[in-house]
Amino acid sequence: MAERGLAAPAALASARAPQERSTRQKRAIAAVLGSSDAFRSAQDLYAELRARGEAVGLTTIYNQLHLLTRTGEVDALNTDDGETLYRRCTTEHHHHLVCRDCGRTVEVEGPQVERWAESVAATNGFVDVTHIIEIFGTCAECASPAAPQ
Amino acid sequence: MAERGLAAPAALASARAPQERSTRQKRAIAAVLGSSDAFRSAQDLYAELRARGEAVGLTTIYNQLHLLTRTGEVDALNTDDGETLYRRCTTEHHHHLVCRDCGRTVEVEGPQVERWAESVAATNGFVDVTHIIEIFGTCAECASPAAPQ
DNA sequence: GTCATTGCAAACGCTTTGCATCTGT
DNA sequence: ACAGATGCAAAGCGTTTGCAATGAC
Repeated sequence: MAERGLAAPAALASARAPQERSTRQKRAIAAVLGSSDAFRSAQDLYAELRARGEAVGLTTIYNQLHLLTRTGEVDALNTDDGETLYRRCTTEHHHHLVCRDCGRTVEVEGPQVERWAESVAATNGFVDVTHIIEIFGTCAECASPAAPQ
Repeated sequence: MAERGLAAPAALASARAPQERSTRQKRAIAAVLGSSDAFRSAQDLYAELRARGEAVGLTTIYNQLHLLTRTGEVDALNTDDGETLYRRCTTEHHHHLVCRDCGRTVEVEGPQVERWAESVAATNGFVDVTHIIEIFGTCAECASPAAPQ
C-alpha cells in the first residue's frame, strides 16, 4: 500500500545486499511456522521449539517474526489480551467478526471495503493508507434461547 | 474471563442491586468520554482529565472503563501496539480518517460499508451488529515535499 | 576476518492487583 | 455506619532493546 514518492537517488549505491544468512534457528522457526497455518504467539512458538529440542531464544523469535512480517511472509494480528499472533502468510489482509458474548471470531474479507477505504483516503488527499475494521455482534449460538448463559 | 460458577445462594438475593454510586471521578470520566466520539486510550483519558484539573487515578479509569464496557456503554478495540482504545457507544456513527503525522481528522461516511458489515455479519448468523472502522494515512500537507522534516 | 545473527539480561509500557483509605447514601 | 469506590504502589506480561559472544560465508 505504501506507494511513497521515493525519488530514488539511485547512484550506484542502489542495491544494498542484506546478506541473508542461513542458521539453524531460522530454519527451525520456519519449520514450525510451516507445519501449521494457524495463528501462534511468539511465546507459543518458543515453547514448541523448546519441546522439539530445537531451542531458540525468545529474542531471536521476535527478531525473525518481525523480519518475516516486514517482508510479507508472515501475517500478524493482535488478540484482546495484548498478544500478537503470527502465521505464515496465506492470502492477504482480512478483518474480524467477533461475538461479544463468547468471543468466537470469524475472519472476513471485503475487497470492496478495502477499495472504499482507499478511495475515501484518496479523495481527501491522504496517502500511505492503512485501516482497522472490526465487526462486533452476537453469534447465532449466543443469541439462541436454547443456550442459557 | 472467569466470571464462572458463582454458586448464587439465590434465596431472594437474586437481583444483586449493584448500588451504583455517583462520584466526582465517574462524572469526570463520563464527561470526557461524552465530549468526543473518537477512540481514546486509558492513558489518554488520564492525561486529559489531569489537564482539565479533574485528576482521576489510572486505576479508577481502568475500573470504570471495564465496567462501562461490560454494560455496553462503551466499545473497546485494541491497536497493534498493545493499547486498548475506548469510546462511548453511539447509536449513529461515522468513521474517521486520521493523519498519522499531524493528527488531522476527517469524518467520513460509507453507506456501502455499513451494508457490507451488516451482510457479512448476517451471513455468519450474527445479530445485533456494530462495527469499528478507522482509516489512517498521511494527509496532503504532511506528504507534500514543501514541508520537509 | 567480517558482519549478520543470536540470546541473556534488563528495560519498557500498558494493564492488573493488593489493600488501606475515603465517601456517597 | 456500611458497602461501594478510589488510587498509590508494586506486580504481571508480552515485547523491545543493549550489547557482547557466536557462527556463517
